[in-house]
Amino acid sequence: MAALTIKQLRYLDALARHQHFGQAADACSISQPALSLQIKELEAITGTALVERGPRTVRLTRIGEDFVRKARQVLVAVDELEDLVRAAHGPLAGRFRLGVIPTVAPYLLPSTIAALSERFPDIELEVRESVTKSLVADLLESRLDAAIVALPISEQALREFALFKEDFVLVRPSSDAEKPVPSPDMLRTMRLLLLEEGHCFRDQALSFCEIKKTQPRQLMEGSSLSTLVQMVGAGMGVTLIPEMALNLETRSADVSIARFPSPTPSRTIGMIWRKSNPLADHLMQVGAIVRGLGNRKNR
Amino acid sequence: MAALTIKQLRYLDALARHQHFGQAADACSISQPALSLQIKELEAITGTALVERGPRTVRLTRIGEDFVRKARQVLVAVDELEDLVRAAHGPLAGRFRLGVIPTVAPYLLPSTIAALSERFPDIELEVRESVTKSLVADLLESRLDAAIVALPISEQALREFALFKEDFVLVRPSSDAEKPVPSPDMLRTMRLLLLEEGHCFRDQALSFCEIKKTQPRQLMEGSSLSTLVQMVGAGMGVTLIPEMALNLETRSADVSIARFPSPTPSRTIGMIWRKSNPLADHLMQVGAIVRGLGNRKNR
DNA sequence: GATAATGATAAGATTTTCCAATGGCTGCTC
DNA sequence: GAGCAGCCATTGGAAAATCTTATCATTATC
Repeated sequence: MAALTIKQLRYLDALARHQHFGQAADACSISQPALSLQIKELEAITGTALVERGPRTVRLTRIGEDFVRKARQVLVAVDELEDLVRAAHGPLAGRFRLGVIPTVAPYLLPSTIAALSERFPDIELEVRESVTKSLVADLLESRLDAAIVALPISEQALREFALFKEDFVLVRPSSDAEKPVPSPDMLRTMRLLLLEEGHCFRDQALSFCEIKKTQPRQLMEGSSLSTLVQMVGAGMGVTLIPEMALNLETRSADVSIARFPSPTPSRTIGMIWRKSNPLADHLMQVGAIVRGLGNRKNR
Repeated sequence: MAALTIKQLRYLDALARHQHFGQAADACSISQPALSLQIKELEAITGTALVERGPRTVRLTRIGEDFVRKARQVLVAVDELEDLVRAAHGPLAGRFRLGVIPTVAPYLLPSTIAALSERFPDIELEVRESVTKSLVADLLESRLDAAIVALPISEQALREFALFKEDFVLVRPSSDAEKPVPSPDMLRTMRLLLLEEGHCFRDQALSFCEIKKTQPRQLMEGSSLSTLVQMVGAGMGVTLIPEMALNLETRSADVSIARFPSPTPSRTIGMIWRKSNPLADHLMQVGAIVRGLGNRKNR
């Protein structure tokens, strides 16, 4: 009986992801028949139907689900094996996939990319912007090498590396400039503009105002901090933004900003990666660089 | 650039184990050149010398060591993937590699093999007898599916499944039959025959007598319980044996046995396997069967 | 019912992988 | 130190695997 190959597992992973033979084949840079054959071979080896070919859809069978889950563990281990070789080859080189949450990305990424490219000339940076939940999933399945998020994450398999703390500041219409800085209690009665569901910064802001998630409440929602600030400028309410976003977002808006007295709301930004990632040493170097950039911006 | 294959990792694993191309090739059932080529290919892919070809020896390089360690993680995951398929195929079938410690094996194995073969007709049993430390290492690297040892093991990655408790009994020359049963303190002054270093039963016996490992002491050592009992019969001292060994070992020896009053020395025998092993359900069935056998013998 | 989408199948070319035989190096023996 | 034995690398050719292109079969959609 023929043996399992890594290739087959990669193909199956792609198929499970795309639920489509053609697209999965594209993702693997092979022809569709090649992928079909390998999947078929895999099913022959295991003696099990892993994929359910519906008339219009491709799905995994019950066993197929379990199989893919375990197969991904194999692929993660293989990736780490390759990283181990990379790590042995001196300074960080080759593909480096970094995830960043949207409320940090625009402010930190430009300088980060520049600094990393300078420090590691042979690096091939791939940056993905997404919410924490998705980044963590990608990390765990080795589709990312590291991610920059708000700590803590509390995921057993991930290492957390704190970068810097950033305060939240209040953004309100310029007409409010002279008014006293509202307390959390007062904030709760104002029209608070927030990011849409899924952004961690949304939850952090809500938490500061001691508003429970389930509490029904009329909030305006925006998809980016930039949008929020513009909405504030248009007099639609007030919002919180992290300090780092201050310069960029409030420059061209007719708003006033106010800092909260102690206890100042804040969050800790950090970098995370799989504990088992053999690139750990290099990742800490990257972290140290980003930490330097963050502290400068945050001042 | 070509990609890593599972085959290459298996070959490298074998090479690391045998430190010899020819023998490793044999172990993989391929010719020596085939293995040489794959190793060479692996080194080309990684761009690193993994193996150090000495004049008379084959060794791994520093990176090679790390690489093999990680590679074995991959192979374990692959094995578990295959087990997952097995588990889905109904009752336990195919190769089942069971390790047993030497102080349990002769008394439990015959009935166990019979019972398992009857319950799982398609099973291909492979039994290995070795000391706990070696069994645990084999389990962790997926060279065993399960092992029967004395609990606890306290290894993070292993699941422990208690089977039964067995008391220790004293074996002494038949001329001592009428003497009172010695206390641990008294035992310490007698010539105690023990298994050689490495057997867990040795440590358990020493522990009962409250003899510290480092304590210099003249002990006779035997390589099997059978030998120990024969030595007792020859008047060379006394020994402890687990209850299960009683019938078999004392039948043909001129010795008397004595049971200890409470607190009776004892140990718990259990089955262990990797927590991540997908065969868990089947393994628990196996455990339940062995438990039944053990309790019957132990009575 | 024609059409477009999708996966399976077929045929042929290419690449990979293997074995058997052989070569070259090293240390050992007499 | 010549011969020998052990061991890994190399070579050549055959067998197997894998891929691509082209084509077919099925089915939902209009």
